[in-house]
Amino acid sequence: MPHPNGLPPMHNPDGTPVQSAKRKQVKNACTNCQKACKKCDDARPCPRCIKYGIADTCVNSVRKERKKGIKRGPYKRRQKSDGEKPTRKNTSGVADEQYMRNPAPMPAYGFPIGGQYPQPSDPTGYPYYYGKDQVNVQYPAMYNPSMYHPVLMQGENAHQPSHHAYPPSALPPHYGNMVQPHTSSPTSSHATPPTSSAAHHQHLSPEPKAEAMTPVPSASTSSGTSSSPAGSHPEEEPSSRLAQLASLSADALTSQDRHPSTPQH
DNA sequence: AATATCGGAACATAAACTAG
DNA sequence: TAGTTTATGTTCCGATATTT
Repeated sequence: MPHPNGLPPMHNPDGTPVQSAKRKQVKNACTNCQKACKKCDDARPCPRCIKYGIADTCVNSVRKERKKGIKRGPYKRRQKSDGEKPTRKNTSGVADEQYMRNPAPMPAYGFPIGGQYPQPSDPTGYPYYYGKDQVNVQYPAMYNPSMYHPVLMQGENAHQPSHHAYPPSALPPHYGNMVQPHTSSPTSSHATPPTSSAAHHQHLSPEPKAEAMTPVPSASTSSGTSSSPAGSHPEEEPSSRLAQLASLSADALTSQDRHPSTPQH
């Protein structure tokens, strides 16, 4: 199947799918895609944001700096098999795979990376396959289609250092409070400070209902002890948890008896 | 049917480590 | 000090839930 846009075919001539390259990630997803856990693009605004009409809030997410000074134990050396030449980045399986990869990045779909593929002739828009979806990308005025790499946009959104650049009000309603970098979700059950992975699955979610829920005690007190009865931690004594649970249930029942009209959630 | 949510695997790479 | 190893942080697939 020839790729739309005249890109390399996604299938071999015999119909078998082209040996799928490893999943290629963009270096920096935009905040919107990041929060939605969806595929992004190097272009700004990215096709997904364009599709959803939130191009004006499509900005690179801010990456955390990696921790330094963490000591490690001694490394175990991998024994090399005979025929194997110890080339750079070749001894770990992961690296091996990585560096065996087709050096010319070939997008599985969509946007040509690095300018090696023909350009869409129409500078104002062209069909773009984003995952399974075809997106007819119309470039907004601020977007220069000749740029393949992250574009620093001029104006307010330029290098939005973090949290102030795009108020949620700039978003369509269905995005709710989606773009609120730094507002740690009150519902987050992560009492620990967000490591990236933790932060990741906080998902800084656009979910408005999240806002309505009971906040969890501040993460800064974290190191593992929450005072919330509901915030039972795995390390908490199981029997005491049971006791708490029983007592809570009893309370709930009795209070329901006393106030039968009180709506229960 | 379209869109949103989110768990978790895959990916990327900086930093610690080590052999030469 | 170049190359290797590993840990940390990010991206986004794909299953599921929710909304329209």
